[in-house]
Amino acid sequence: MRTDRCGDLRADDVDRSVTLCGWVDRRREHGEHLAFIDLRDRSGVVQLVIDGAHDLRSEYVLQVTGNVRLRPNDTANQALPTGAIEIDVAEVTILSTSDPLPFPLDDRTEVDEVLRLRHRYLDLRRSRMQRNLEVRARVNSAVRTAMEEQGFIEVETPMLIASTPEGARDFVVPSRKEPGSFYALPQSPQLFKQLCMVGGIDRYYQIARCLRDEDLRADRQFEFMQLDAEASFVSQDDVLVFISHAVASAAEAITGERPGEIPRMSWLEAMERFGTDKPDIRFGMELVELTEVFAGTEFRAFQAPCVKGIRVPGGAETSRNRLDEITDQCRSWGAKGLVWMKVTEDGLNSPVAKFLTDDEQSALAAAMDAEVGDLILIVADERRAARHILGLLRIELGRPPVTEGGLHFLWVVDFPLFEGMDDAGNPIPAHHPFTMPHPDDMDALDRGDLLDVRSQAYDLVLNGWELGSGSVRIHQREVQEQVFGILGIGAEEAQSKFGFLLDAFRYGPPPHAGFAFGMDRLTAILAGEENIREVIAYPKTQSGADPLTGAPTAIDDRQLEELGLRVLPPASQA
RNA sequence: GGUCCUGUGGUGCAGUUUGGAGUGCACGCCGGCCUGUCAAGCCGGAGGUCGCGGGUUCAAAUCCCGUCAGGACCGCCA
Repeated sequence: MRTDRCGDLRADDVDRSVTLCGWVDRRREHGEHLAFIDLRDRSGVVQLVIDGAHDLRSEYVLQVTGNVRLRPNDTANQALPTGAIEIDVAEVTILSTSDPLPFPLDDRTEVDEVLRLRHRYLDLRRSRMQRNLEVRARVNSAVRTAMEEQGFIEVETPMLIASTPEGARDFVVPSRKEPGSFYALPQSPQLFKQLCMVGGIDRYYQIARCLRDEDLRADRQFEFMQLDAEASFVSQDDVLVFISHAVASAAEAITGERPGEIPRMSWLEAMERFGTDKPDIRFGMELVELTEVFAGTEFRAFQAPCVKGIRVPGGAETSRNRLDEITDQCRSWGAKGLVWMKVTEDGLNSPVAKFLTDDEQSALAAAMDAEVGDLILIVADERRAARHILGLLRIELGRPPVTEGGLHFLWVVDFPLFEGMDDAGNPIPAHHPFTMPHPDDMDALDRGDLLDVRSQAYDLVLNGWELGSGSVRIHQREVQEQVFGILGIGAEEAQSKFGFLLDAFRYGPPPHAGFAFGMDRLTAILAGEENIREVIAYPKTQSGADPLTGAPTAIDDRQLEELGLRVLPPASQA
C-alpha cells in the first residue's frame, strides 16, 4: 500500500514518486487551491501540498501518491527531519474517516489519565507513548541479547500454578475440572527456575509476566514483567556480573552510553546513611548519626536509643507553616515528633534550642556540617524508626525528578537473613526461605543470634527505585531444614508447601543463585517517566480497573455454576 | 485499612480563600474568507447536571456532611 514511511523522506528522495499512508496530523488550509497537511505514521510526519478541494479532517487515514520535491525558497522547516522536502500530491484516497477526538494528541496538553486509558488506542498515537513503547522494546531486546551473550537460554514457565502461601496475595483461577480447587497465577517463576537448575538447564532466563494482588502504586501494577534469571555453579559475584551486564546493555541501548561498574553498599550502610534499603544516591542530605552527641543530654525528647538528623541546605527560609506540615507528615509516618532547627548567624533558631547546652549545640552543628542558612531536622526514636522516618523525609524534601542526575545504579548486599520477629516469636525471612545464609555468619546461625545473620541476598537499585533482588539459594537439605526449623516451619508443613522442590533437591541439586528485576521500572527510568503506566501499553488504574475494557467485571451465573462458585453478598455494616 | 490532593462546555485551565446571574482564557469543533503555511491567520457560531446526593442560606461551582472516580503516599508488596 505504500512505498515509503512518512518520516523517512529526505532531500535525497527529491523527484521520486512515492505512495504514503498515514493519519492527518495537522491541517493548514489556505482556500481551495492550497492546503498543507502533515501526514503522520510511526516514523514521523511529512508535509503534503494539496491543490483542490478535499474534505480532509483530523485523524482521517489517507493513502497519497505524489512527487517528493524540495520546499520553495525559505520555507524549509529546520525543526522537522523531513522539513527540507514536501509531497506534491497527485492522488488522495481516504482510507477511513474519524470522528473528532475526545482529547488532543499533541505533546503540549497533559490529558486526564482515565480519559487516556479509556481511549488508549488514541493515546498510543501520541509521540510520548510511541517513544516509550519503542524504548520498552529496545530494553527488552538489549536484555535478551545480553543474557544470551552470557550463555543463558530462555525457558518459559506456566501461568497456571499451585498457590504457595508465602509472599504476596495470589491471583487465583478457579478450576472447572476440579470445582473448589484453584490455580494461582505466578508471583514470579521462583520455584520453577530453581527446578530448572535441578534439571541441568545451567543458565536460565526469561522475561516473565508476574502477578501480585497487592495495592497499586506509581511503580507497581498487578501484572509486571521481570527479567528472571538463575544459574548453576556460580557465586554471588557471578550473578552481579551477569545482571550488571544486562542492565548496562539496556541503558546503553537507550542513552548510547554504557554505565560504569555498579558500586556496592552493604544493607547496614544503606540503612544508616539513607534510611532505606533502596537509596537514591543522586543527591546528598544523608542521615547523620547524632546519638553520641546527645548521649548525656537533659533534653528528654533526645533521650532515645537513636538520634539522627538530616541537613537541608538553604532550608532555613522554610516557613513555620511548612515546618508544621513536615512535622505532621512525620507523625503520620509513625514519628513521635520532629525537631527542626534553623542555622542562623546567631546560632540555632529552634523551639527546643533552649533545652540544649552550648556544647551540644556546637557539637550538633559540627556533626551536621551545618552552615548558616541550613535547616536541620532531627528524629529521636528506636533505631529502626528513626532511620525509616528520616529516610522518607530525605526523599520527600530532596529527591530530584526522574530525568535529573543521570543513572545511579547501586548493588545493596549483605541483607540480613531475617528482618525481625513476628508476633509468635518466629523470625521473618527478609528475602525468601530458600536464601543461603552468609558463609561468615553460620556460627551465629548455629548459636541462634538470628538477627545478626546476614544472607547472600542482594538488591539492585536505580535512582532510588528497587529494580530487583536475588540470592544464592540453599541447595543442601540440612541447611534448608535448619532454616525451616528456625522459621517455625515443621517438616510436614514444609513438605505440603514446597514438597515438590524439596523432593527435587533429593536428586543432586547443583549450587545455584539467581536474580530478577522489574523491566517496567527499568524502562520507565530509561524513558524518563515517573510512572510505569507510561511504559505499559494497557495498564490499570490505582484501584485495579481497566477503563478501556471495564475489567474487572461480573460473570454470569452459568459460568459461576460451572466453576462451582457462589458469590457472597457485599459485606454490610454491622 | 489510613493520610493528602484533584473533579468547572470536547480538551487544558482560571474562578472556590471572602457565597451574589454559568463569568473568563487558550485549544478543539461547525460555518465563512484566505495560493506558502508549519501550534497558519482573520470573521462568525454552537457547545455546561460546575462528578453525584444531602444540608446550611434569601442565594452555593464557592461553606458543611456523605458518596463516587482519579492520583500521590503510609501500611501492604517473602
